[in-house]
Amino acid sequence: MILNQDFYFKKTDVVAKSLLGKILNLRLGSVIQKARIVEVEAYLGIQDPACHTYKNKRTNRTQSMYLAGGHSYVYLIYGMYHCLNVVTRDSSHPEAVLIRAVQPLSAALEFNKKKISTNGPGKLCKHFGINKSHDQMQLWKRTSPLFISQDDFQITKAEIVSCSRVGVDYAGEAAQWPLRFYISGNPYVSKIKK
DNA sequence: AGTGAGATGGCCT
DNA sequence: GGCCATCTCACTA
Repeated sequence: MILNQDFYFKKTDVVAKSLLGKILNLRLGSVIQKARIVEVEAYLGIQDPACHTYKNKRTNRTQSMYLAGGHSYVYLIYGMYHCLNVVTRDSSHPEAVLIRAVQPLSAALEFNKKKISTNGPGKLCKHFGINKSHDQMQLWKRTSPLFISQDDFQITKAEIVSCSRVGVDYAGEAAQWPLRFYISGNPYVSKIKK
């Protein structure tokens, strides 16, 4: 069952937690690759020093975050990795959820000969071949190259671990905000260096 | 096991 | 010129 656009209009931390256990679908012609979302981070827009749209900073890159909830936001980081985000709320709240790790539900793609894992935001994009062409996709539409659905899989609140976000030490106090969420005990959750 | 450097491009002062 | 919502590899021990 595909998630409708309303799903993405709730508060960003709520959307983030709700995305845990949902299914990321990548369409490649007639084939659809599936993976379960197991780790996410919330980025709270204009009031969040760790967010690209902090203080309403509108750049070429962040245009996607000003779209309505349910669009994708893909950007290049460190010159070589892509990160996949899900935009939340409306255009006056440029907020998003970073997909940090997924559990593959389909066989590896043909081009993925090096068996790249999916336990990190850069790695999962490489695994699926996600790049700038997957920016601004409509995740609530089954016809999109990228969309999100759900199945019978359920998690309880007790299975959700909350902690601080990764790689945002520059953000001062906000670096401590408990906006990283993952499914307790899931082996595909990213390993953090510290 | 733990540390450190390098890759590499877009966006920033 | 410097920093980044990252990751891999090489080096120490």
